[in-house]
Amino acid sequence: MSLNPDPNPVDTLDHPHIQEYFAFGISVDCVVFGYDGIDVKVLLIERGTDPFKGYQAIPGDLVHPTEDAVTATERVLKDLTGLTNVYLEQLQTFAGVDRHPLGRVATIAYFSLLKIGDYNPKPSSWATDAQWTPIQDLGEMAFDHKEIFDAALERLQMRVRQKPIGFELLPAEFTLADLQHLYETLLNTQFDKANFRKKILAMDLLLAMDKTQKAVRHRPARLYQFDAARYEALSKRGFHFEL
Amino acid sequence: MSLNPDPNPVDTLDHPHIQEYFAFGISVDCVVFGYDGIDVKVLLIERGTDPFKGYQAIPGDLVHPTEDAVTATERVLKDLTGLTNVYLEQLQTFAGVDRHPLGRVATIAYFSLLKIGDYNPKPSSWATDAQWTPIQDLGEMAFDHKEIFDAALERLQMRVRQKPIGFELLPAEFTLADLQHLYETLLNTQFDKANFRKKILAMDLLLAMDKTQKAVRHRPARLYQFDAARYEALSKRGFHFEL
DNA sequence: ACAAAAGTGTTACACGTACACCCATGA
DNA sequence: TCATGGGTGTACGTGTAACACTTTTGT
Repeated sequence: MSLNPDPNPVDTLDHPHIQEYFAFGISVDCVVFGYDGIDVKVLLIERGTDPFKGYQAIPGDLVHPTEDAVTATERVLKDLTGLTNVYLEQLQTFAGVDRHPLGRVATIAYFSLLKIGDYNPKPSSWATDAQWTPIQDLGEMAFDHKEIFDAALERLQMRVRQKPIGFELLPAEFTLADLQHLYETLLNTQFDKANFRKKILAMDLLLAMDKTQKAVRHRPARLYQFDAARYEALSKRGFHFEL
Repeated sequence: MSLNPDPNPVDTLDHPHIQEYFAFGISVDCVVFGYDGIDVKVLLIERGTDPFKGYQAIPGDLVHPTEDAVTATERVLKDLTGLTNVYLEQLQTFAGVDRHPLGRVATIAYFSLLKIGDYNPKPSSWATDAQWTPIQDLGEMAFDHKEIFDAALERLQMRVRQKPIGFELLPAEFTLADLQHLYETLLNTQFDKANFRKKILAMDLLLAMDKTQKAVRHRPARLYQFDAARYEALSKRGFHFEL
């Protein structure tokens, strides 16, 4: 930030009404995505109090006075899901004047991806109101949360094409068909099976396990893991993931 | 934003220390890019007061209590450059605890692109300290502004490949060689002349003028304009610009 | 006539797409 | 042995990269 050095020297705090400039609240909101093998889902809270009582809301909280924004988001995620090491990316900040009826609050929106099976909310906290909601059938959302969600989904669809973050939504071991179905669901497209496999395997990012599916009534598929270390190494040599 | 409905019902403003949560300052900073035909440049302020007196800083200001963040950024740009209709994109928010020595200030960073020839700063304002600086030779920067600049440049390099925003940096009429040189400078690469032309022209986004360069000591090149309306139309039909 | 940069055509090759086919398992 | 999805090979067309060539101006 750079404050006007001359006509409005607010950076030396001798502006006449300087205290009026330090009356903002800052919140973080986090759009949490998951995938259960069928649908892409978001974790939403049903609001229990007015304003917007009964509406769906993106989980979030006010940032504490001496707390980092990322720290605040991780705190919200921990309380909500019990998880600490999840993919987290800053999305966009919404700073409209009238976005919150109770005061001037700017919100820094994040989105995160997690393996839905790891989700294990704290009992008896506000997080118990959280619901995994398929992204096709969202209800009415509080505040400007629909706008935030739309931005998050668009960003996810873009990001998933250029970074190998789809794996964050899958269990540690998965089949290529799982992966393909995830991408098809996320991007609303269809891929040719053979070509999808060739493309993914050619990237050399997957570790083939010596295991296969069990108890399926067809030929069992091989299981794979995402090789994060390999991706790091390839990235340094100029490799770029692309769907 | 969604405030804890249960243990910390801050959204009803009955949290014990609620006023401590509304003590943030919010600023906007705008990384302004230009191109003079040779170098890509940024518009930077030399700070006249401590802290960081004499350091280079990204122009910005505190957001007024009843002002939108975008409005604040447009105000800064207007004061700085005299321009009102410039390309503007939100970049990222920097909300670290100790980023400003004089208080808790979160900054929403933007970047903008403008035709350097249109730049016409207000005389006798803080903007007269602004300098176009080639991006290769930046000095030491105030606060966390180097970090902000790096993020802006990275975003610009990414964005310019997937949206036709390079034209924002060129005069209304330009040659294909101008365009190619801009991209080469911006992305630190070289393109094959023939292939670059074919690719750009095949997109059908340029309007060929019936004019050519004057007073060059070689064959004069044809001038083109970017056809924004055509781009809109093509976008709706699923067209995606790609370098 | 020459230098310098505009502007074009040709070819080789890599890559994506489409599609046909075989394989392994449970019922 | 049949249904079901796993898994693979090939052939074709499109797009990209490399490069040689022609054109038009000023000096």
